[in-house]
Amino acid sequence: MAKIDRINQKILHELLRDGRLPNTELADRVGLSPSACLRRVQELERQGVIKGYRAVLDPVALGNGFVAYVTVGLSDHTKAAQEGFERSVARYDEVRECHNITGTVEYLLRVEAEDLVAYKRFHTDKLGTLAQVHQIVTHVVMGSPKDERA
Amino acid sequence: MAKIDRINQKILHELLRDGRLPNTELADRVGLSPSACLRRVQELERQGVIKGYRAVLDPVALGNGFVAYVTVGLSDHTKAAQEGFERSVARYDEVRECHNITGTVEYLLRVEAEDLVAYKRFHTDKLGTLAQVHQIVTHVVMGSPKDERA
DNA sequence: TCAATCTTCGCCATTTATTGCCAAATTATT
DNA sequence: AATAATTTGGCAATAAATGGCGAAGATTGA
Repeated sequence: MAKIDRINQKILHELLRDGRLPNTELADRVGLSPSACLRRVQELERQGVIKGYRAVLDPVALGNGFVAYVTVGLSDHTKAAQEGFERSVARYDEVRECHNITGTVEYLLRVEAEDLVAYKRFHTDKLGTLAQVHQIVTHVVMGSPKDERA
Repeated sequence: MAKIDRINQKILHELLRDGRLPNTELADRVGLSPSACLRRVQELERQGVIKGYRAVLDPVALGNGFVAYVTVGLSDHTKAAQEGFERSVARYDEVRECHNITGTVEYLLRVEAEDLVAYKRFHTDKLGTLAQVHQIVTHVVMGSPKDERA
């Protein structure tokens, strides 16, 4: 099904770096004609290899100068507790990512807020009020030497 | 400088969801003419509010079925040690993100590999060989109920 | 090896989008 | 209220996306 040959790899590599690369330019870089290149991209989209395109925004310019990774431990490990927790964080705009991980705690969240005050509000009034939550540990992001989130 | 009025918010919201939205369609959705809309987008790019565009790829389809968050503690906290470590992870393709965080350890990495075997290879042959690294804790991602990485 | 088949290609024509320009409208300033 | 500064919409020229078609290339099976 998904055969990723050398050319498709180059296509994906280029689109990962610049999702708005014009098809003509992309075709040029991978050494194909625009139409052939376009057909490949469309096929990759259809197959789900390319799930979509996103603008990368600057959290600071957007008023989200505070970023933290937060580990969350639940008080019990039932399916109901997990689903309840996941439903809650899905509603919180501050939570940009929620990963279910192995280790001493169940969840790792990426939280973006305007500042420390706004984060404390989220921590206390939202996360802290969830019945399933047993433990919260905040790791403030001081910098991201490498960030290829996509 | 960066004044984000209602219209710009809508623009950013739409481009976050679909970075390849044609300008004509975007203009339509936010209620502007294409030319006015384009000028706003270009200004947001120039100001750095929009840092770029990225294709969102499916790790599984790409052969990266294994995702983990890894905390790394350094043996000493000198600037040289940090810079050396950051330079190293910048070279590792498996490391998609590297965040400098507060807490008991210095770094949080997001690592993507083909499978557990490939990850072990990365863990042993790459991370493990770095002189600055003192402690490595792996948290395998079992699922991501919410993922708005962009 | 050779031929039939199936895929992918490049070229071309058409449709659609981007982009710069200018006058009109809106908003801010005095 | 009058003026100045910004922002807008419409228009025209340029550029890009898209689909059709025949040719080149790869694959399969005898």
